[in-house]
Amino acid sequence: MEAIDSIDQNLLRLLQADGRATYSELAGRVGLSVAATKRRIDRLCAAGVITGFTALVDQTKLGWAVEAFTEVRYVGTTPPEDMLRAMSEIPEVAAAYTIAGDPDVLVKLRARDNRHLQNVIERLRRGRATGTKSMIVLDAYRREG
Amino acid sequence: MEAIDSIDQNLLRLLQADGRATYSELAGRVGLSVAATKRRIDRLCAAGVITGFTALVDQTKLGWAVEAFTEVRYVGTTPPEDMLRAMSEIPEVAAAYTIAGDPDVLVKLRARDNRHLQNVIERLRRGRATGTKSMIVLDAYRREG
DNA sequence: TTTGAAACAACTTCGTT
DNA sequence: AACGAAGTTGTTTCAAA
Repeated sequence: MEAIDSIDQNLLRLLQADGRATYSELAGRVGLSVAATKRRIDRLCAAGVITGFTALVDQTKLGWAVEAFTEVRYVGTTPPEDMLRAMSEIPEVAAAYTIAGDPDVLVKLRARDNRHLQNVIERLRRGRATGTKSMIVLDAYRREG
Repeated sequence: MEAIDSIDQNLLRLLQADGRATYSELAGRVGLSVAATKRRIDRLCAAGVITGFTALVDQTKLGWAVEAFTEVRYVGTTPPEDMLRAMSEIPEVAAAYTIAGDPDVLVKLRARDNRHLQNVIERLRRGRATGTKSMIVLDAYRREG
């Protein structure tokens, strides 16, 4: 993979701030032609530096008001891949992270309300999980989005 | 705010999957004209359902290899807003969540390496924090991106 | 609210430097 | 690697239904 110079870093920053910015707008900001700008962005995508583009959606406005993190502990023999696979099969799981140490997995959840959250946590605990500890989010700061 | 129908939900899903999809492509997929499609998306943005568009960047490819979550506890009199503000001032903080119960804040961190992470955690602990517990991410599943 | 058409803007490719 | 030009495609607005 090619080295990432300051122009590339600028493009990444601009595209993180506005993923639908036009090539001509980006070109103007980084001081290159439209063609050169597109070439660099195509390269960043091909190299896997940019993994995609997405719309940021306010889940609260869609009626999913509850956000929570749950720590999950598993029986000692469970392979980490199995933990993540089990979590990925639960639709309310927004993300899951295997952890060095204790707990084994940290799961980010989205639910409509507390009753729904309780139901999700029940499903998390099925299988080889030995215990959970949940933290309900009251407020959040997010660097992007 | 207007009700969100199944066409809107489809548009949200399509834009989350590809934030740079063209209006004509989206129009074809939802079975509306380009003009009607644009109108709906403009409305979703204006209503705050769509809060923005962003490029998903693989931080590992930029040399930020370490991801961690840190639980932070504060002295009892600290207002939650102050906790989030303090966290937001640390560039390596990707997100911070105030929590009901114990701990007070859960912080998502990005660092170049373990030495850098240690330095970040030192900075987290300054101010009114009374204690931290860090969890280094080994592997992750993310529903989008 | 949707449509179709028209004017405008942006994208993408290609030959050149 | 970048540029500029040319052909293609997409965006945005507007009158009509």
